[in-house]
Order: sequence, then structure tokens, then C-alpha cells
Amino acid sequence: MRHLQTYRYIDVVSKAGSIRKAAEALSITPSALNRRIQTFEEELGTPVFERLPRGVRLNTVGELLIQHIRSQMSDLDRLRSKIADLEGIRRGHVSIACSQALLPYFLPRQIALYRRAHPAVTFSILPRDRTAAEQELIDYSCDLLLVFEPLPLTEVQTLAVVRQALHAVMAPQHPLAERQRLRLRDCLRYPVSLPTAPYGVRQLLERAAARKAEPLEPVVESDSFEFLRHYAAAENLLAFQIPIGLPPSRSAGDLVSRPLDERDVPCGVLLLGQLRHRALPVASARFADQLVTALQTEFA
Amino acid sequence: MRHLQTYRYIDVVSKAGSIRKAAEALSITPSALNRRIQTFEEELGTPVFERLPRGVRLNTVGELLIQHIRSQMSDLDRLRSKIADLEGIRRGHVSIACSQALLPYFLPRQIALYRRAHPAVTFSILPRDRTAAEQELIDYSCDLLLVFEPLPLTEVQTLAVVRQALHAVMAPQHPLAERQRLRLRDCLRYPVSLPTAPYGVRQLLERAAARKAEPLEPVVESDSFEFLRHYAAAENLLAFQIPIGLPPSRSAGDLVSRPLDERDVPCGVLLLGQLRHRALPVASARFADQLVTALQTEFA
DNA sequence: CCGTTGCGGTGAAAAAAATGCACCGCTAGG
DNA sequence: CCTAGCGGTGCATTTTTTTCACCGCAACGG
Repeated sequence: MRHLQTYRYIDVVSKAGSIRKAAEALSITPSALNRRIQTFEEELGTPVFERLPRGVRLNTVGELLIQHIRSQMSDLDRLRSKIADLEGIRRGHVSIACSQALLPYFLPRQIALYRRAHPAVTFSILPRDRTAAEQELIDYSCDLLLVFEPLPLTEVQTLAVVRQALHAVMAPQHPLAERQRLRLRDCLRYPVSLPTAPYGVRQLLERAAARKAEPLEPVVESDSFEFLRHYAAAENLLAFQIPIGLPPSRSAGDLVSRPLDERDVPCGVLLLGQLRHRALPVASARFADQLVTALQTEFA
Repeated sequence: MRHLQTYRYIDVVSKAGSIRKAAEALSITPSALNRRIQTFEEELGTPVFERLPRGVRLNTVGELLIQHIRSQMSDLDRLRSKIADLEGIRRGHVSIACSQALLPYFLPRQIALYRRAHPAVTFSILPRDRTAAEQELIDYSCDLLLVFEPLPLTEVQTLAVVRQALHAVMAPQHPLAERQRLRLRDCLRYPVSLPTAPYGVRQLLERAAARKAEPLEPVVESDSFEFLRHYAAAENLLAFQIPIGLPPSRSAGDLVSRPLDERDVPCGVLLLGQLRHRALPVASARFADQLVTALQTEFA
């Protein structure tokens, strides 16, 4: 859509922070880009960027404008997918920012299911912590949000919420593997591994441990739940995970998982959401519907 | 905004029904217009107009597109008024489709009040019957709807509803002028004038009369409530009106009004609404807020 | 039946707009 | 005080858009 070029240019400039950098990214000369911005500002009757000695930055009007631009672009996408729908093609792209727990089982299964019905729909899966995910949602970089223990989210509209109890994950030969339900104190008698601070699992455990005045002293910390899981198997350590991130059976493969007693560690919530007031492209909206049903039937 | 020209062109063509007529309205040559449409359709990957021997008409995709275009234009307006707001200018335009009863007292007073605070805001007042008003709302020709006894409106979002009892209006020397409250049967013993069929007042009376099996035989019919009111004074006839269309005092000037008993004729409702899911320009939104308060305090 | 009228579409020339290039002045940082 | 990186500008050049003149087509009227 050539008539929206200027909008795209402004978007890129606002992200690059300088006209010259943006021009390079867009493969045009800085002067052409500069002029576009100038004529646009003239048409609008007010500047959009602050000129700084080291580049440019959106001013207040610019912030308003960039919101407008992103919403219009997303609207155009929606129009296009409606048209594709009309022609019976069912194309589209779905972009999801999610917590790591969704990566191994839940999302692959759901996406495979959806793509069986609509093979022309493509997906982007962006593993993000809760803050980054919300940010991507706000600037229209993704359509859906699927995170564990979200922060208070004013810009997010809830599509579904399911409770997820924390589970301890361990090798089958671990002493705790025989119990069906674990107390926090028992777990902390053994060496544990934990995700880093931004993650919901860590937050829940920190709060629980603080309440019981038990010190939380992880042997291993990592940003990667996959690493933690494998490491737990390798060193006979405890790791923690939520059911949706665990294999369907509670002791498949080389690991077993056991729920933590809710008296010690309260349930967390997993949230599916979208940007408030945004009309999603059809593909994303349909996939969201499917996720809502799946979440409610599997984790009711 | 030059980059949205193509959108404007398409909008005009869809309204004109032919490229040549639209071209004339836009003061460009038909061929230039034709080319723009062709390149746009090529970019979109699908035709937007059906070519007929006597002109063009939007096809299904075109209908989708025109909705998109109108919503984008309205969004751009909203952006501009937000920016104006930011600069403290408080400009804007408010466009209202309304029933005739709002014309003599209510709207003039409300608009004067609003313009005292925001003198740079301008208004369009469009007297319309209920169907036409809804249509204007849907195609973004107006921002607000203020009608008596609306039809079931799926595209309209309700902002406020107030009950309005029907009043009979007559010259002070009319025999019924002495009563404080009128029964329908009493009224129908005298010659009456009525608005034509599309109007809510007529509908209410028709239904009431049918229920009582009293024939409704108007001496005078008109589309104009103003005419009916004046005629009632001239020929000592009964006319009907709702309180919001009547002078504040119940017997000001050369006419008196008396409420009809609700056992005979049920209350109608007056509705303030906007197009569902549409974000209104700030000026319209603020004025709507004012109307909501006014309606609720004056006719609670 | 054929001429007329109004329609969308097209090719080439003309006009207008956007771009690239070379260069300016400015400021922060070494 | 010099340099690197920035936004901005004048002018030649390229690309895009508009105009003009014209075509074929279908409906209407005598």
C-alpha cells in the first residue's frame, strides 16, 4: 500500500531514533526521508519530532500520531484478511507473545490443530517476560498475549484466565518423587533451581518463602525453563514449572512432576489477552477463540 | 492529508456512481481518476468496483473497503481534534441527526451553552426521521443521534434514554384546556392533527387507538411539527407533542399543553446514541456528555 | 436500423512530485 | 580545536501523476 509509506517511514524513524539510521534501514537517502517528514508535519500543521543534537524523538503530538498510525496499519491488515476470508482463502498471520511454559506442549499442539484447518495461516511465537510481552502488545508488534502471572495490565483486555498450580519437577530417583503432593518445606530441604526474578514462577515462590520465613537459595538460576528442566534431570535437582508446561502424563520421559501444596504456594494464573479496544485480524481472533476453548476444557 | 486522496476519491466515486461524475465533482479528469482506482485495485489485488454499462458500483470487497475508509477518516479527524485539544484550541465540529421535537427549545439551548465554553466548535443539526437518522449515523455522515421512539437499532450504542409522555397541544380557548390530564377518548371527540406515519408520535397514537378500538381520523397531517403546532392555534385543533419539544412552562404563548393519561397512551422514549464501536471526535464526545447530563436532570 | 450519448479504458506527451547528490551549519565529546 | 554524527537545503535528475485525444462498448430513441 504505497499511500501509507509516509506512515511507515515515521514509524521506522521513531524506532530508529534518527533520520539517517532510519533512512538506511529503508534504503532511501536521508534527505528524501527528511523531506517526507517535513512535508507531513507541514500538512499536519504541527511538528511531530523533537530535533535533538543526536537525532530525533517523538514529541507529544508524535506519540498520539504513532498510536494512530499503528492502529490504522492493524486495521488495514484486518481489512485484508477480511477480504481474503471473502475469497475463501483464509490467509493471515498470528503473532503471540507468551511465557516459556507455553512453548513445549501447549502452543505447538494448538497451532498444529489450527493449521490443519487453515494451512495458509502463519504464526510468530515470541517468548517474552511479562513486561516485554505487554510492551509488544501495546505497540502492535503482536496480536495476543499468553503469560503466567501477569502484572496489573491496564492496556490488556482479558480473553481467558486459568489457574495453574506450581509443580516441582525432578528425576524419578529423587527422594520426593514418591510423594503425590509436596510441602514447600520439604522441597527446600533439597537443592533447587529457579528461574530469574522477572518470571512469575520465581515471584510466587519468593512470596511463599518469605511468608514462611524460609530462605530461598537456588543452586542454579536461569532465564530458560528448558535448561532448568534438563538440568534438574542431570543433577538430581528440583525445578519448578506449571502444568501447561509439563507433558500430559505426570511422569513422562525422564522427569516426574508433583504439585506443591496450595497452603504453601498459592495458585498462579495464566492469562490470554489482547490489546484493549483493538479489533484483531480474523485469523488471530479465530485462533484466540480456539485457545479460549482449549484452556477452559484442559484446565477448567 | 494528501496521502489519503485515493481514499477520498473512492468515497466520492462510490457516492457518485460513476467515475466521470465523480471526476467532475473532484475537478480532475476522468482518466486520472480511473487510473488511480485501477492502480489501487491492483495494489489491493482485487477489484473494488463492478463495472456496469451506466457506471460503476461497489462490489462486496468495495463495501468492506468503504467502511474501512470512513472509519479511518473519522479516526484521523479524531486525531486532529486531539492534537487541537493539546494545543488548547478546542476546535471541532459536531453533527447531530435528530427528531423535530429537539429543534425549538432543547438543542438551541444546549448548543448555546456549549458554545459559550468552546466558541470554536461548530454544529450541524439535521432533522431526520428515525430511519434516515440511523442511516446517516452508519455512513459517518453524523456523530450523534437524538430521536424519539427509535426503531430497534443494532448499529447504535445508547448513550442516554429518557421517558417522554405524549402531550396534547391546543389553543387556550379549547374546551380541553381546563383539564390537567386528558384521556385519549376525550381528545378523539375533537378534531385532531397528526404527524405522518414515520414519526414516533404517530406510531404511539396509532397503537393506543387500535388498542381502544377508537378510529384515528386526523383532519390535518404533516411532516412538520412546527406547522402542526401553529395550525392547532389557528383552527382550534388538537396537536400532539412531547415535553422536550414544548416551551418550559406548560402554557406559554398562545398554546397550552396537557399530558395524555398513561393508561391510554404509554410513554415513549427519547434516545441519544452514537455509532457502535466508533470513537467520537473530542468535541462530539464532550457535547454528548453534556446532553446526557442535561437529559437526565431535566427529564429524570 | 443506425446515429447518438454516456460510459470505462488506453497511449503518449506534459506537468508535478519525489529522490539523490553534494554540501551547509550545528553540537557533543575526545 | 578537531572530528563524527546529526538535521536541513539547493539543484539536477528520475519517477509518478495528470492531461489530452481517442477507442470500443452498450443502451436508448427515432
